[in-house]
Amino acid sequence: MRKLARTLDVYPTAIYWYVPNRNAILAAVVDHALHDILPAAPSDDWRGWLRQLFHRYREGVRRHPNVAALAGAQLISNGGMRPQLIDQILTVLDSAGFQGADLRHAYNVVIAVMTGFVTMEFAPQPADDVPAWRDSVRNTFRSADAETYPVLARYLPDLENQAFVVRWQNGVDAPLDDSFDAYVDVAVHGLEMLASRVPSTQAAV
Amino acid sequence: MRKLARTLDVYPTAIYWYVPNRNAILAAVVDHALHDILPAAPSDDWRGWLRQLFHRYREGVRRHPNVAALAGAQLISNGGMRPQLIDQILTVLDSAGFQGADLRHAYNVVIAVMTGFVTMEFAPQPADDVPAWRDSVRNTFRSADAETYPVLARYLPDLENQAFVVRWQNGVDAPLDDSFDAYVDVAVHGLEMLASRVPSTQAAV
DNA sequence: ACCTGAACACCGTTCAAGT
DNA sequence: ACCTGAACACCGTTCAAGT
Repeated sequence: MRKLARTLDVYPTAIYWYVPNRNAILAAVVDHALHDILPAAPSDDWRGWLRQLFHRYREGVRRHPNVAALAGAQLISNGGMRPQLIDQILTVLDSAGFQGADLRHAYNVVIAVMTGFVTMEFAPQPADDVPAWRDSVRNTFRSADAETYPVLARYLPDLENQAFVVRWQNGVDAPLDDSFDAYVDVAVHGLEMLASRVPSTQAAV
Repeated sequence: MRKLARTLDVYPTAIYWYVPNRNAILAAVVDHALHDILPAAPSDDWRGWLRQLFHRYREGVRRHPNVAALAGAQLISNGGMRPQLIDQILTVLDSAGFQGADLRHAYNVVIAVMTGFVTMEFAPQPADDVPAWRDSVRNTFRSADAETYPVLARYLPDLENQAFVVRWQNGVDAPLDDSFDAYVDVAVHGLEMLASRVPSTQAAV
């Protein structure tokens, strides 16, 4: 708040004339970062529509990386997700054949998939002493005993800074584009399987 | 730190004799919460092993919900994920046939899946004025125009407090067990598809 | 209507001083 | 070796006072 006030050239307390509290600002920030992630009107290609949604969410966060931890890990940020987004996702899943409790589950899967990878990918670094922390991460894994952790030791060169946990930068400096593509493939194929076993489709069999 | 010191009946500054800073404690907390999530020695049933991993991670977070936002959305928490966990996941994916870059992608998918749903499910509520916030969420969706958002309006009774975004409690008070099961099914089937298209298996065709 | 300015009740962390 | 105690540089938020 104080920093924001400084950039606005007012006293910190002036902000409270326009906004009830800090959380309201955070929700508005999330809303702004995600305001244009919704794909064009849902077609009958629900797989393609979901793929677009996942990629557009990632683009929104990539443009405003500080919202990652907010949108993916804080309930306040729900205020930043518009009813239209929810309605469209439900519409698309409904068109995919999901109904009742199955639709709810599919919806929860979609939201979790949408936020999951990206929240981790753009997770903020520790604020202070970044170089020391980076070295300690590198060291933990490089000094990990090759006999105790043989597979890790073998793949370490491929993983360093390109794999979750085994990295010291986040998606801003070291994006995981290809892994994200694989992730979206996994989710869409998994949802396809889920759609194929809902009652309506089973009745058609 | 000050609250922790109070429960330890020491001055806040005494803590710094044992620990370099707050982040080190947070990493240790994550480590403790997740220390026993690793399934028994990897068998050849990599699907079953991954299912267990996902469920045990959720159990760990369910027992210590405050680590959700840490483990899923902050890079410091990487220090709380043990090399053994990484090595085992890589071992299992290797046994599933993943190699090279594909193994890295599968690994990233597994970590993202493991943390994604659960981070959102146990996302902390806003600290202050919980009832006011809860009413505002409820109101946002109940007053959402049924003509503008027809599908949302229709499914709202099924969704309220049981679906991401459309809720005012987190997994501590309103767990999403069935949706999580669907999520794990989606992930495992998706990974199965991914495994079936890696080079080694294509060569066998 | 909109902002200042003082004040309150907090933070994490340092460093010298005690025992 | 381990803790106290003062101090520093921060927070978000309130409320009365100004214009």
